[in-house]
Parts: sequence; C-alpha cells; structure tokens
Amino acid sequence: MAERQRRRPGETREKLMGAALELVGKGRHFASLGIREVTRQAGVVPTSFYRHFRNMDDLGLQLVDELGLVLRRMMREARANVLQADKLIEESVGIFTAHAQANRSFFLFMAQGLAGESRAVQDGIRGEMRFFASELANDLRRLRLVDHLNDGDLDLTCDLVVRTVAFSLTDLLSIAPDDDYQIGQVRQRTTGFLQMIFVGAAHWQRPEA
Amino acid sequence: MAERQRRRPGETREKLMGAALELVGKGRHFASLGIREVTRQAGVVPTSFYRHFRNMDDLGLQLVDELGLVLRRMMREARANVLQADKLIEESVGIFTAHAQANRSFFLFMAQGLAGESRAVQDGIRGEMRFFASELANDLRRLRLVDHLNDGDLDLTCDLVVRTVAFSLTDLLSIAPDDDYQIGQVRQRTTGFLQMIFVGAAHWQRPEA
DNA sequence: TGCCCTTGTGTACAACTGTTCACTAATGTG
DNA sequence: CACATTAGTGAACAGTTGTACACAAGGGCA
Repeated sequence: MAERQRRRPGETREKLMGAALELVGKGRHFASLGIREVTRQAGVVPTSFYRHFRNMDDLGLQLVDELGLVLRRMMREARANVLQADKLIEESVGIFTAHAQANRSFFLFMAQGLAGESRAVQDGIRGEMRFFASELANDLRRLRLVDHLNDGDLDLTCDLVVRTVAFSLTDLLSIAPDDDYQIGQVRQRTTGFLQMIFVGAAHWQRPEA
Repeated sequence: MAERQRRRPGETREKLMGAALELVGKGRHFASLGIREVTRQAGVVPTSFYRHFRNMDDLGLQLVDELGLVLRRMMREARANVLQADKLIEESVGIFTAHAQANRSFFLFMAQGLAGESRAVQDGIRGEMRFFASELANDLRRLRLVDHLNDGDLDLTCDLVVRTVAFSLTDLLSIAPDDDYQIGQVRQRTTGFLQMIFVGAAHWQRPEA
C-alpha cells in the first residue's frame, strides 16, 4: 500500500475545498464538478471525500461559509481605509476590485452560485449579500450621510449598491486577471454606477402615499 | 428497427433545445447537462444530437439566439403599452416580470449563463444585454426624458437599469412561479430600485474634469 | 498498556458518459 | 425517374462516474 500521508487535522478537507475552487478558477462551473474530479485535483483518493462531505452540495455550502470570512475581511479593510466621505466610493470600489483579484476563485464561485443549481448554496450567498448590505447601512448611518432616509429607503439603497457591485463581479471575472486596462474600465464604470445611485439617494424623497 | 418517426424539418432540433430548457426549468444547471441526458429528455436517440449541434456549448449558443427573440418580443410589447412617462417604470417592470414568468426557463438559462462556463454563451448574453440597454437609451431619448444627459451618461444609466433588472431576475426565479405575494414584492422592490436610479439620473450633472 | 475513533487507502461494481460507425428511410433536385 | 443529401436508428467502444466495503495507520483517552 502506498505510504499513508501524514496530514495535520483538517488538511484533506481544506485540500478538497481548495481543489474545487481551483477548478472553478480554471473556468469550470461548480455545478459541473464531480467528486472524483475534485479528489483527483486534490491528490486524494475518491473515498476520502465522504469523510468530510456528504456530496458536492455540502462542499458548496461549506465554501459559502468561507466566502463569508473573505467578505468580512474585505469589509474590515474598507472600514479601516475609507475615512473621509470624500473619496468614499472610489476607494471602496478599489478595495473591492483588489479583493476580487486576490480571491478570484472565491468570487467566481459566488457569482456562479447566485444562479446555481443548489438552492441551499443560492440562499447562503444571498444571505451573505444581505449581511453585507446591512453592514453598509450601519456604516452610512454612522457617517451621518443619509439622515434624510428612513430605514426602508436606506435598506433599498444599500441593497441596490450591493447588487450593482455584485454584478460588476461578473464583468471583472470575465476579463483576464492581468488586463489592467480593462480592470480600470470596470472599476471606473462601477464607480459611476454607485455615484448615480448615491445622487438618487441624496435627492430621494419618500414617495407620497 | 423501431418505427422511424415522421418529423417536420427542424423538429428534432427544437425538441433538443426545448429539452435542455426543460431540464434547466426543473432546477438543473445548464453546465451540468450532458448530451445523453438531453437526448433522453427529448425522446431522441443520442446520436441524433450530432446532426444538429457539435456539443453542448453549441446548443447553448443557439439558445442565446432564441433568447434574443424573446427579449425583442418583450421590448416590442413594452413600447406598445408604455405610452405616457407617468407610470413608465411600474408598467415596464410589470411587463418584464410577466415575461419572466411566461418564459421562466429561458430567463433561468440567461441568469445561469452570465456566470456560466462557456465563454461564448457568456459573451452572447452580455451582447443581448448591451443591445437591450441601447434600445432603452433610444426610447428615453425619443421620449425626451433625458435631455440633460450626454450620450456617455445616458449609456451609464441604461446599463445600470438593465443590470438591475437582470439581477432581479435571480430573485424572481428563485421563488415559486405561483407565489404571487413574493412576486409582487420583487416587482415592488425592483420598481423602487429603478426609481432611485432615475432620480439619480435626473439630478446628475457631469462630474467636472 | 489497551481500546476506540477518526481519517486515509485499495478494490470493486454497476451505471452512465461522449463519440464513432454502418445502416436506412425520407426529402429535395436534376 | 435516378441520385445526392439530410436526418433518424441501433450497436458498440473505452473511459468515467458515484458509492460501498473492508482494512489499516495514527491519535487521544482511560
């Protein structure tokens, strides 16, 4: 029998999730991945898969959890670096695109999952987006930038912002990772979208009943 | 040998495309469909597939073409029914949700394809969205609703509108087709998004150089 | 020390996959 | 009418798939 590999606990699990992400990063769609394919990529025997996941959907769900961590890191960095309201949008978009580049596979997985075939993964990603939007709402309140909006309208605004950014993801991920010119284009366009949304929010008045 | 089925020309081709759509409509992801699976669903022998398509990507591309027709029908109806600028947004969103319901599988396919695994399909759908946005820009110009926007800013606005509506698609398609309450919610929220965007566009002024 | 539990391995199997091939029925063209 | 083209069929292939099973190595705990 081949030498059993010494592994620290949980290593194979990480390898399997990483392998799935790698395949996604190579252009494959998560829904089309198979157990054997993933274990092969991870350098592990197919049976090992079942020690950690019940099926591919299960693995997808656990990836969503990790995705949550990535998003939280991103938010923390944004909060630390975006101090004055002045260049708020530009800087936020910059941080976002930087993270999207650095964690390309993760964000690819997220973009795929939004219309994916596992309902659970879909809901998980939607949940992450909701959380993101509510955090954004908190920040805007704290910066006193939206005092004229009631909670419902602020929620609407933040939801729209998050959706717009998420959609930009599909633009960003469909271009080569090193095509700086096009990345700049996407960043600029996304900034324009957000500016327009915030202009709308600034002039928003509750539609009379 | 089994009785050869009499078919009108192109019928099998349509059946295969329809079968793929049916499977997508049942919750499967297009990227995970196989040739045998599709032919089985279509009630056709696997070899027949190759008479009409080179592979699944090819079938996907041809579906994108048909998707274009669906979108154009929708635009025509919108143009015919949305006459005064008054309830423009509400009515347009209504028409959109109605078409999304009526052609559920088609729009599911579209939502999946945006982050799908075939680059060609992805580009095709993107192209349809661009076309849609440019038509929208024409209409807004014709209705003289955006005289203060230059072409670039109008394009930005329309792009944002189309993206927002496309994203709403994923909301719409993730709820049961007969859940009228939730459909109403999505429609209302989408209307809110668009109103906010148009408020932004109305108060937009060219960012000084 | 002995024992259980978790994790990784190898083998096995039936089912399914994409694709090729040779054959045949119908259709259109001269 | 003859003939070329198109479109559907069935059998066959080698390779891959998900999953089950029995077994073994190592770690933690009494």
